[in-house]
Amino acid sequence: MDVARLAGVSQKTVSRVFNDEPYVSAEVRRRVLEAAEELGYRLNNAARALASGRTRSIGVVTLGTALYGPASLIMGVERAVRDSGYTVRVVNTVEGDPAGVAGAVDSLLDQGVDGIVISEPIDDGHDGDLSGLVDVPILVLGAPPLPAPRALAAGVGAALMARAATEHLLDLGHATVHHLAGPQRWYAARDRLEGWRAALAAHGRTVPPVVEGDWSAASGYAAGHELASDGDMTAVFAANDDMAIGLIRALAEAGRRVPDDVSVVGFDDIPVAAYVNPPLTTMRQPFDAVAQEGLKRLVHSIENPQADPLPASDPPVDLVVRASTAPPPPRMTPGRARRTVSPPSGGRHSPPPNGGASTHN
Amino acid sequence: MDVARLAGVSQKTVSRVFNDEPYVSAEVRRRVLEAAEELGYRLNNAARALASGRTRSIGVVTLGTALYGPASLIMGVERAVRDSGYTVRVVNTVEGDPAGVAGAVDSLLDQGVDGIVISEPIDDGHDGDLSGLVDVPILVLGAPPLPAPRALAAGVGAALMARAATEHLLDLGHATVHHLAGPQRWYAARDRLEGWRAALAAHGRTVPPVVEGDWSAASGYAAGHELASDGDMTAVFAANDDMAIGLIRALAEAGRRVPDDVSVVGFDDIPVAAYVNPPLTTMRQPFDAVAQEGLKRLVHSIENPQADPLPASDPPVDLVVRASTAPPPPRMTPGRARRTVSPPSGGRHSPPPNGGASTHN
DNA sequence: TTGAAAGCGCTAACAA
DNA sequence: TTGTTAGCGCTTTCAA
Repeated sequence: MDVARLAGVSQKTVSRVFNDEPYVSAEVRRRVLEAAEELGYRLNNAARALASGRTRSIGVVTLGTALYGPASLIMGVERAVRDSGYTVRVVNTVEGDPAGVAGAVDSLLDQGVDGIVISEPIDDGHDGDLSGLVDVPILVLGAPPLPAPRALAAGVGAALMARAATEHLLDLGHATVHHLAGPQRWYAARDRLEGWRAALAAHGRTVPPVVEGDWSAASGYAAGHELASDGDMTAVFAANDDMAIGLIRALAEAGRRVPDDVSVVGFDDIPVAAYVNPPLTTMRQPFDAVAQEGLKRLVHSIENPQADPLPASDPPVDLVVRASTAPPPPRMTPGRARRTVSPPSGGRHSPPPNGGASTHN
Repeated sequence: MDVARLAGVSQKTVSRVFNDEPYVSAEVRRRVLEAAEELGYRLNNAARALASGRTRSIGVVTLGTALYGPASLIMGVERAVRDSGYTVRVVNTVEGDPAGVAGAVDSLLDQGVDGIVISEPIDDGHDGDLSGLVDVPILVLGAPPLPAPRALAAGVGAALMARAATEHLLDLGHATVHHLAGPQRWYAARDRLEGWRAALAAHGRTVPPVVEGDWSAASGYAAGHELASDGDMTAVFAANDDMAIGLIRALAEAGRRVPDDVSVVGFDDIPVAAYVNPPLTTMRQPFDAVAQEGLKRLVHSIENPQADPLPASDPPVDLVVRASTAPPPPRMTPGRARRTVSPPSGGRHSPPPNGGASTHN
């Protein structure tokens, strides 16, 4: 190694300097650094990985989507990985891909990652056979741990958040709350459904039939037309903001005003949520907190193979109340009020002055 | 190597099999594959990289944001990289990070990538000194090529798209078009501004003062309140959809209806664009096409170091016309019509029946 | 069509 | 506090 020669030391000493190992005199360190600088030297990662058996990289498996939730989580994960001194390797899966998550994990293993993060997975029946292959720690975000020997999970508190969202509507006085669910292949969608159901059960309310969307505003729009025909419906908890926005549009077309006739709660707090019409009440997801906490536990497992994994903690609940929720309208007659064809009523150009106002809870 | 022993061949032959090199008899190939299977063998990437000097990986530098545009581009890039047989290493930069792009590139170089993709960069004055360091091909998406020896650029057609968006409004009969620009540190924002200006110039229209936002709906909302005071304004081209949505909300609060009083065009075609109120006319960005084409050229440069780089091509223009644009309102009096305090007029519950209808151009 | 030898640039283990 | 000796598991080069 040229740097060693130029600095007049052994190769191993150079290695020590670059790894911040102890037992290097300040003088020698200086000489080595100087020589390295002069030669434009940089550590060769491949050689390092080969000799040490560790790549200092963490693989990330994500569903290839620009959906706000998954994308935000991934940003958080990348930052957290880098803060831990690791590098990131990414593999996207495509929904419907037969190889799916298992294939992605396999390719990451090929690349020799020291640990794996799986984000926002869907349960398509293709995973589950990872038990034998995976010998590195593996963290699953927003789902139960995979059946692998060194599995961890984080961010499974979605049910709690969904429950809080539902209870916000019940607290406003709504008799019950409808649910516009996400695709049930997604763990996150199932968690939210479950939290909603739990809230209704805890308060002894009737459980209306569930309408399922696919996360998109388009599916929320379709669901909205379906739900609008139910004259008794006064409140909807949508499993994400995009669907809530589509839903609100369909309700408006059907002559049901939000929040006057129907209250709507979303989930995620996407950036435009405060600016749509009306501004959306929604559950804010603590993406960064989940990513950071999960990563801390993953890195701990990587670096302390023997020790017990660190315990998980529940993410905080953070409801942002805006203008899409209100008390239910007064009931007009004991029977079903026929308001499906209610004509457009009055002017509507003075929405509540709350562009970005938000209240936490 | 155990596989070699078990198959009764040399190490080199195993290598040949796994690299699909010629000159291996079918019989030998079969034996090797069989032995590998039995031993659960997988190629060690670190060793491979060390011996060959190539990592078969491409580094991606992105601004750490969940904005729809950048996030979509990155998904496209990941897919394109993988389709080319490379793996992906990601580094996010943080806006305001002093190290910035140069630091990210450096860290990627440390990791030994064979090529680099930089996406959606902002011009913060920190890059530019990469010329000496970077010896691998480097592709910049949505910006001029970096001053590096093997630099490429792709997706710089934003000005053309902005021009088309502006001309759509002029074609509808608007006297001129205002522009709600993105932050001018972003190349993309500057391109769009330039395209807008070019369209106005080509048609001999007056160029109104530019209002600058930061891509967020919040900034669009603020800009909307500012623009609403100009009674002559009848059309706005917003540099992205989020800002357009905030803008429309502010206009509504100021009593200016969209599209009756003011037409608005956005940029990106984010998923909710068809479902906000009113559905947004917007320029759709061909993220996948840009990513794929750019990557093809990058890989070509990696694998043919001597050859001339492949030429770039302009992305297609794809305007999605929805309900936020219409001809300007008839002018009421020769002077300035005092309509800033115009009261809410009539019912509004029957938006045009165009939930997702779109027209290409 | 196959194999032997050498070494990529580092770190582990031990010695001095 | 520093150095020596071996490899890590592949690919390269050359020879058979």
